[in-house]
Amino acid sequence: MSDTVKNNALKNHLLAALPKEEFARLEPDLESVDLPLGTVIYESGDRMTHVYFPTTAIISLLYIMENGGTAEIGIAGNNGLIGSALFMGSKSTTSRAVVQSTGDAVRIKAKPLQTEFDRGGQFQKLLLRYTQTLMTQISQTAVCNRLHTVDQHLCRWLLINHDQLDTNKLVMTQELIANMLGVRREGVTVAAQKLQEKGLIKYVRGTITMLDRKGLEAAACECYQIVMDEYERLLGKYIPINRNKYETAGNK
Amino acid sequence: MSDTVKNNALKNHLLAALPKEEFARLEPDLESVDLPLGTVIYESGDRMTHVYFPTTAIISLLYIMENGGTAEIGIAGNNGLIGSALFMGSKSTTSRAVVQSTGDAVRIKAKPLQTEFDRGGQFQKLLLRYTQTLMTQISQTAVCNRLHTVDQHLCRWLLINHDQLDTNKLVMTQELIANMLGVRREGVTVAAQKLQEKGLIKYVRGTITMLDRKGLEAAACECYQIVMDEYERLLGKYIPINRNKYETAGNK
DNA sequence: GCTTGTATGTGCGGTTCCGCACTTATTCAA
DNA sequence: TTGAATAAGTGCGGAACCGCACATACAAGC
Repeated sequence: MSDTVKNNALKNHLLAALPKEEFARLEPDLESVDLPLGTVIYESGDRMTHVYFPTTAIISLLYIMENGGTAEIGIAGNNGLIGSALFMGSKSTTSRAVVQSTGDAVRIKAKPLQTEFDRGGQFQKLLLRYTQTLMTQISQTAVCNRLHTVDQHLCRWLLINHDQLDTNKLVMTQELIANMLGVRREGVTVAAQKLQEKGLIKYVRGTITMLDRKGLEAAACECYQIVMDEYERLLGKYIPINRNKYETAGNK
Repeated sequence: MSDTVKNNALKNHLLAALPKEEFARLEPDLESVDLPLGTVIYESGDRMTHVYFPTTAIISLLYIMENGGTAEIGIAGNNGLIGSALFMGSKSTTSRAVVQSTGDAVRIKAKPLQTEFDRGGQFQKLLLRYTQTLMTQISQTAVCNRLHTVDQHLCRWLLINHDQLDTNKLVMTQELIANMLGVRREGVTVAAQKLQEKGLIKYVRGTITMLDRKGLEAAACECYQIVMDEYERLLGKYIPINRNKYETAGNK
């Protein structure tokens, strides 16, 4: 049983990068959780209880405005974690964390997390470095929102999601994508049509298939690559990064 | 001499919030610096050498796109610091830090900073908490860039700057403001006109005077208040926050 | 098959903002 | 006082998106 948790946990790159000794200390406190699409991990202002390390799930950081408008500010899959506010000295954030792609995660309660963090070892180092990459991601979202078109932003968003998946198929309606990008659903429809016409993607009723990874990268703004590079620069020596994972197009 | 540095240093709220003992340990490594308008503290990708604690200067975090477009992602004055990447395990960021309002700062080299940070005391706690508020600020910039108008964003930006100043006059051309907001200079001209017509500000050739603080707050989007609240929530118990500093309108 | 619900497509007027060209106002120094 | 530099104002066509209304397509259950 606990062995299953361990196997699951090691699918998360941050946990997998820990020295054996540190992982062993954390292991008793790790817990596997199932995260169906739409699950709200924590709500804006909620007191957070756990830090989540996604293994196969993808989790989105979403800001909800007073008038109901929404915009995604960041995203984390098996390359990251959700709940950095906890070890940064807070117990809540101004955003909502919601499951964007069904899957699993491993979580740990605030207390044992903090204990290990305060030891000041590799765990602390990795968590802080990851948080720095998250800041880069959020920064780039800010820039992208101001200076780039919906078309470009959509490409970037598809690429980020693709990176966290082990398939070329993304289960996601245009309505939901619109919520993430902070634009109208119709805007996504039009942008997605253009990408389909170019042969970069194919989509049918809630499922998007990536057909041409390189083409998507070319159509995206610089923001995607900048965040990737920064992640590799900060965590590449601890976490193996396979940039060619999907170099060949095709459907799985 | 060293006394001057100390007096200067204590104008920064983070440094002032440190226990005497911790401040005393840092003091020998603190250095006062003069920061004229436009000084580039560090460039995107540069190896950073110091963390800066602004005392009277205001420093802007600016992203510069490949095509030359710019957008501000965050800002720090005497309520914060510049160079969080250093203690987050990085040595550079993807943004530029540039002096937006002439003034002083106190800085400390990476090494003594890290030493004190690794002690895990109040210094570490404050730095991490501040970094969390910075993330909120950047997140809100992302949201604001997507969902709010230039008019609203300008109000927010003026308020943020006003908070760091001890005067109602802000020395800043519309051209520079446009660079920060990531819009055209003409866009700022038009937005500023509206604010002037409403009697909220007055401006002449490079100087903006805030006339009606409450009016500006009303005209700004929710983003301003959210970031303020989060700062107070995370650091309010260490740092005195005077929300009514400028409640009365007028020129100084 | 038929119905119902959900997902997507399309058109249209309106707003915001851009890019560009040009004018006007203010400041400073010769 | 005159000229040059800088800052700000204006006008206009166009692009990107929005908000809304409605049309179509697909999926699943009866």
